[in-house]
Amino acid sequence: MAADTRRRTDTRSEIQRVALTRFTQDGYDKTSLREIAEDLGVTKAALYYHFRTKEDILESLVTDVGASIEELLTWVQSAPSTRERRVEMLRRLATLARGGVGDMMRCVQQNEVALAALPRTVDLVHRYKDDLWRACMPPEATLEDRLRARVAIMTVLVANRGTADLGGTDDERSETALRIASDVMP
Amino acid sequence: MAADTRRRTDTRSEIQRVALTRFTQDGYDKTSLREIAEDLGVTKAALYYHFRTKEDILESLVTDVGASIEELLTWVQSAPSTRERRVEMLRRLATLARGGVGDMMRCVQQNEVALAALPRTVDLVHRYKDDLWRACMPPEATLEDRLRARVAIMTVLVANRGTADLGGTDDERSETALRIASDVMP
DNA sequence: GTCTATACGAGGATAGAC
DNA sequence: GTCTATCCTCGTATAGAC
Repeated sequence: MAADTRRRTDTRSEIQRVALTRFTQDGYDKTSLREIAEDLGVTKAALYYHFRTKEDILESLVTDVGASIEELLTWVQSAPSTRERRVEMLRRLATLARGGVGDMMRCVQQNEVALAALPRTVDLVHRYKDDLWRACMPPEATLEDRLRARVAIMTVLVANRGTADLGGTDDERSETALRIASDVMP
Repeated sequence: MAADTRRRTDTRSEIQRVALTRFTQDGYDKTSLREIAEDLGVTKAALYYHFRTKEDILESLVTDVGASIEELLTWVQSAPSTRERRVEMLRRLATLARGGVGDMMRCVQQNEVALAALPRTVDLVHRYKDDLWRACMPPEATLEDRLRARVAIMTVLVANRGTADLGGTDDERSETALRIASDVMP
């Protein structure tokens, strides 16, 4: 329990932790590397040992979210899309948003514009927002069906961010949003 | 019709025009003043004659949108809120989004995060997104009613941006979104 | 009244010493 | 694995030409 050989330099994950908070709170562009470095008690250049660019820090967060979405996507595509399965997809998405990757999802949503400028992650973000409804909508679906699917997904996600002023607990808002989304989903 | 005394130095509105395009396309933070200046064939410093800061350029765009929303808000508050009036509000909002201020609304939505950092405009943006539903929802409305109102407004606005991949013409998408939004609105 | 020239501090980024 | 020194571009600001 005394001094051990355990390296305490998980600097990389420390950087991710601080960046996640800052990026979500102040936005990606308004967060400077100097701030992140000072929060950790290191210099700017130290960050550049662990990440090639500032964008890479954001990208590393997106990748983690992408993995979860990827799982969900695989499940969606594992069987023909029925209304029951589409509603179940919304439920699983809501669970993700409230779980461990919820913070990262908030960060990604908050910094959508910044993400669009990152060539490597732009595909992931598309998966994250587009492929979900694309996977559950047949090509011959009407425009209204497609728009409804998108609004439904958006409803679940928006409950995860920026609706605290509506009152109720996080869980209440999440449940309510899920109910509305299921109602909208074709 | 020949040469007249009309000053062709509407540089101020030219700056706004170019900035509107750039801010919407590349995002506020990724757009540099040098780019805007070069597009217009002037120097950076010239921009500073017409606008005190870069933020002021964005703010000038927001203010124009704010005026339109303000009108709509006044109408909403001019009579007790019935469902018919709430649906009519959505219709008017959709009309705004397709009309002359549509481009500015897209720009404002795109740069929501950047806007949040501008002290003077943060109130306007809140009006723009929050006060609309607040004005049409009685305080004793249920959480679901309030969330539904917000989703309805969001649906109309989102049709104005980033749904081109769903197919159909702009008008078709706008009409369809309005139908869905009316359906969701309590 | 409108713009150019020029400079300053802060930001992201790189090279290389330790 | 961490830091110093350095570079370029950015937003900002001012002095002064026309």
